[in-house]
Amino acid sequence: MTVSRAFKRDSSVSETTREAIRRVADDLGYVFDSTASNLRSQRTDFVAVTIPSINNANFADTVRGLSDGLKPRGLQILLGYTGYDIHEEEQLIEQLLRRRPEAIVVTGGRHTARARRLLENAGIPVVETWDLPEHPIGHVVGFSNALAVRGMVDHLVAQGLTRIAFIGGEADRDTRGTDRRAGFIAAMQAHGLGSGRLIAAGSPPISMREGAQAMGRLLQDLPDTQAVICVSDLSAFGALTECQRRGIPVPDAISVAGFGDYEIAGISVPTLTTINPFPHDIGAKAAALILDVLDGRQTGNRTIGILPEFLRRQSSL
Amino acid sequence: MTVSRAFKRDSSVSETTREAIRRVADDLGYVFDSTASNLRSQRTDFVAVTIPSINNANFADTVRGLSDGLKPRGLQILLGYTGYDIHEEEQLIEQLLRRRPEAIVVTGGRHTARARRLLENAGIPVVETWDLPEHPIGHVVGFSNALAVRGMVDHLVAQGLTRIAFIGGEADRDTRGTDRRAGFIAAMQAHGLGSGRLIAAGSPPISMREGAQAMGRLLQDLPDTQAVICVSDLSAFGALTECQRRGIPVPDAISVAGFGDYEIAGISVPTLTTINPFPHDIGAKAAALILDVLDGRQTGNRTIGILPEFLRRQSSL
DNA sequence: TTCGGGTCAGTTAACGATACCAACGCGCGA
DNA sequence: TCGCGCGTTGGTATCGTTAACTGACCCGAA
Repeated sequence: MTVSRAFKRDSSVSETTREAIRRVADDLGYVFDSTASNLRSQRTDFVAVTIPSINNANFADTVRGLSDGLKPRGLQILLGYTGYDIHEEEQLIEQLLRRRPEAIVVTGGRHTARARRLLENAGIPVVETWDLPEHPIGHVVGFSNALAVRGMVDHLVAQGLTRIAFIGGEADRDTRGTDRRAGFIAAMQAHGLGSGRLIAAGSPPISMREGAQAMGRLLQDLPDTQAVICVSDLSAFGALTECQRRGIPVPDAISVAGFGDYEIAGISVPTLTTINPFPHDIGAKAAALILDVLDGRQTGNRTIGILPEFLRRQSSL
Repeated sequence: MTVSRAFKRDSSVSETTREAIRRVADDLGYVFDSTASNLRSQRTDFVAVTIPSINNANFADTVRGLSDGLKPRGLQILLGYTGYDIHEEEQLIEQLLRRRPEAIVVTGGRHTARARRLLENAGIPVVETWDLPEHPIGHVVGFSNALAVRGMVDHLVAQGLTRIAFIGGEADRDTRGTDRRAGFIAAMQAHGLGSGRLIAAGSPPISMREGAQAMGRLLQDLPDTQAVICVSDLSAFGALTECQRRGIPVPDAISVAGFGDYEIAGISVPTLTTINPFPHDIGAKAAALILDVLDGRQTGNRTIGILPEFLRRQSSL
């Protein structure tokens, strides 16, 4: 018991005893065994997090926000990625819940029925992020992808542009991408511009290269296009380079816009018009929310809205 | 006992019993508790992984390679990041070892003495990656950063360039960056070109923006520079954009090269000369190695060398 | 002197799986 | 009929911590 206490911070062990124990432990090469502690205390100090892809700077920022917020409390992130697939997500969520995390953060608001049930019955705080689900499972820290893109369309239309295209994924797997496309179509229709020009760039996530290829097809098939909105800054940058390769001036001949405010959007030549959804903030706020719930400062479920910032840059009129 | 067996794959439980148990478990909302299983069986199915930053496509690729290789065996990655700091790494390693992983993969070959001791005494396979340590702790999957950069210098010199600069981090925190700079200096000296022009771009990791700023300083202070090697493709792209903003043609006025073969290097205009260290392969090979050790197919310690590929692209002569 | 209160150390029984062993029913060959 | 092997099921102890409690000791105040 004294040894156990010696390894905790607050506990009542005399400094001499504690020091002696430390020394012996060090000699023996003893390393504290969390697995036993987890079982007995019913606390793992894990927070489970699912993201679509580890290879995405936006989600990485959210994870950093989470991690930085949770680490001071000794909470460790248990990360998994779904590959933009809700069936993968279901498997992953089950795997993660077996580890008995103190809370779980998922990306997006669309899940399989079973995943939803698992989350509802987990008995831990659940936070959905990067989205504003109609029927949240628990807490939410997110924004409306559709609304954000609508703002972008409004801006372009206000500049007198009417022949506007959208480059995005072809499948419905990436729900945020799908929402952005839906927001694009709705906005175009609201302006009486039909449903716009939709270019499918492959299955999500859309890479720079796929963005470039899609831009190539767009310039070929619909050369009178005045502006193109891409599902992310990465595809937007790809699209921009395709224009450069073809000698088409941006934004004079065509405006290009992205989504996410990746670093490249602020430094490419020209810089890219985009939308900043504050990925790090999403993570930081989710972390703060989780701590509030675990400490009993927050009882009901909360939805925290993030207001994405529209960034008008050189790549658009 | 029968319930326990019913949740394993291979075990001998009749199909009827198993089905009945599944149904009852589902009704009760029972979710298997790994923490208890971990304690009793002394197996966690965790593989601990430390990377300098989660926000880096190269390391993310390595993690994907690891994850994809380990998942089929039911091994889950327990990821932590060090912020390019070996003292952070020490803390992290201790935290991770408390979770009793089956193996641990660390990035780099420089560690604090205590971290080294912890790894040596952990009694699990240890894999150092992204480096070729002189005195490996256990297994290694890596390459020589210095040698790779030397190849780059050799190429530029062969093109008749002599006034060559290196843009990198100022501190010694990022050991890979430091190795690359050391390789640059050694190569320059081997060619009788002094120690080259060293530009410090800030503390690692060097961003696109810092690369651009460093390039600005370089063009200001040493305008006759003929080529610049950057510590990564991100800083190289930043440097390239700075040239574009100033109307300096690349590669006609100055050659630009990076490191890492990030996606942007293959699609920017011009495309970036770089070195591909096959980050995904590093992860995949480390995963295969770990499985070999855990299954007893591999007994001693192994060092697997990765041969980085030099990619000559448009940004250099 | 006694007693309350504080600090520190020790005892016991869990946490929820599983390793290991025992036992059961059944079919089959001796 | 007996015994053996096989497929299946059940019993018991245990993994390494810690919650909860008890006990020993010291100190100062009543």
